[in-house]
Amino acid sequence: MDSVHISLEMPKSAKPPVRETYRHGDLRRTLLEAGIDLARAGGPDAVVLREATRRAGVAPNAAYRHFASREALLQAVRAAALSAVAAAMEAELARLAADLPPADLARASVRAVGTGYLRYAQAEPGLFRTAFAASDKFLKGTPEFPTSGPGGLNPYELLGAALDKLVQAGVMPPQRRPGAEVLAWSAVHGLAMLVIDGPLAAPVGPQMYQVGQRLLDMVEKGL
Amino acid sequence: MDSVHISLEMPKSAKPPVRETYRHGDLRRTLLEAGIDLARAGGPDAVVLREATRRAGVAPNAAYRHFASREALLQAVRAAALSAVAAAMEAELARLAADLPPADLARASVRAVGTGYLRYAQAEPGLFRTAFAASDKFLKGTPEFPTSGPGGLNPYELLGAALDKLVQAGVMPPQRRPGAEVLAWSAVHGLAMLVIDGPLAAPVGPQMYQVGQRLLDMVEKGL
DNA sequence: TGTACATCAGTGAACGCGCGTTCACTGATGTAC
DNA sequence: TGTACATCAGTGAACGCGCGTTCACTGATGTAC
Repeated sequence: MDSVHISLEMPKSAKPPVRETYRHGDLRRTLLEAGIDLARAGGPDAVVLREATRRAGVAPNAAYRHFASREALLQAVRAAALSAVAAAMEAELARLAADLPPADLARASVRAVGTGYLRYAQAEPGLFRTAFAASDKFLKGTPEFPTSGPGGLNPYELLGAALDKLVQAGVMPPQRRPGAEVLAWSAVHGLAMLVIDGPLAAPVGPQMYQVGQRLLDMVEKGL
Repeated sequence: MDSVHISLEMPKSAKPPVRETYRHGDLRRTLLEAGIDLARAGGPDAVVLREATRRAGVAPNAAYRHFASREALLQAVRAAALSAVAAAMEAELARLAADLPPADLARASVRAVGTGYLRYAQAEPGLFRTAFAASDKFLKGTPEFPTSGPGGLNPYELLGAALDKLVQAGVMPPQRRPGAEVLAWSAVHGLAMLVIDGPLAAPVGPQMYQVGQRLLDMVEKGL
């Protein structure tokens, strides 16, 4: 009997929702992080207010002190996910040798942005899907919940900056520049979506990196 | 009072769920079509067993005579959507002039497949999202619910056939052929996803066709 | 330094909703004799 | 041609679930005097 009782309580015990103070401290942050965990595990639909409050060890309605609705929490989670995508891109950019000839550096920058995108999609498929879910019509964040990475640019802006370099280095004719974001983004986004949880998961997933590089070859040649 | 009562009953009256016979006739088909309508309007999540039975004018549990679960109905809807994508591709292929030189015809075939894909995505975003939803790991249909179009090939096979032509016509070196589906598919899929309901809906949606053609230029050059 | 009080972050209980699914049933249909 | 009966497509009622959200509340905190 006792052991049954214990085992029933155990699963929740990793982060015990017991609180000694009446006030929580930083419920806003805690709820956001719970939301991020939920999205990580199950994508946007898994971001559920009640579950977030449960994890925070707080009554369900306490969330309404900090978020106007479930949708507001979801938007905050989205912003965090977009910011993480930007960070992944920046990490790839940071690996580039700064002393490359401008043309090579420009090309490598575009690849780095794409590679960061794909890496993040594979490393965090749930958050990736949350960031770019069907109903996500805006990449813009808010002062409180920014979508930018450490460098201050969001993923779209990072891609744009890399493409600008391509023009500045004389690799891409200026008249091709407008709208180039859309083409490059489409290619990597499609691969990410098809691979992380779609019909190409099984056949392509394991070689995601190689296929991604080949895709980026295509983009580079085709742009 | 009366008018309130009437107005409350009105919304459902378009297709009255009244049935004069005890047996339905073809409930399987009717449920599938209701499911398709639901997916059309709201994507995969909108495919709800109870709503489908409601529209068929039948008790909720009657669905279980024909589908083992909600998931089974959803799979059938998916298959129908994939079949419609294939049909859209075939329609584009059918518009090609058959007397083109082989190389031109091959190139045009790949474009036609991509154009059909993008057209369908724009015309039926809900069904498109259902066909390629996150958890759709298989494009294969069943004898009862095929994913192929009138010509007998499913969308993936149609793309493969078009790429084969490219090799046969000497436009693409054979060693580039393996895996080419993934690259081409990724590009159009990404554009479709970003445009139909995502962050590019507003800026790009209206010029979907032109952007699509430019994307296909990129793919053609880059492959 | 101490006290009164406004502020506001949490609680507790409940609401209505819609879902997928199961149970025991009933009525129509088609087939065997 | 008529009847008994098996088959099976539907019904009716109910289940347990989990959700978002609202209400009136209570307890802790910080500030003004």
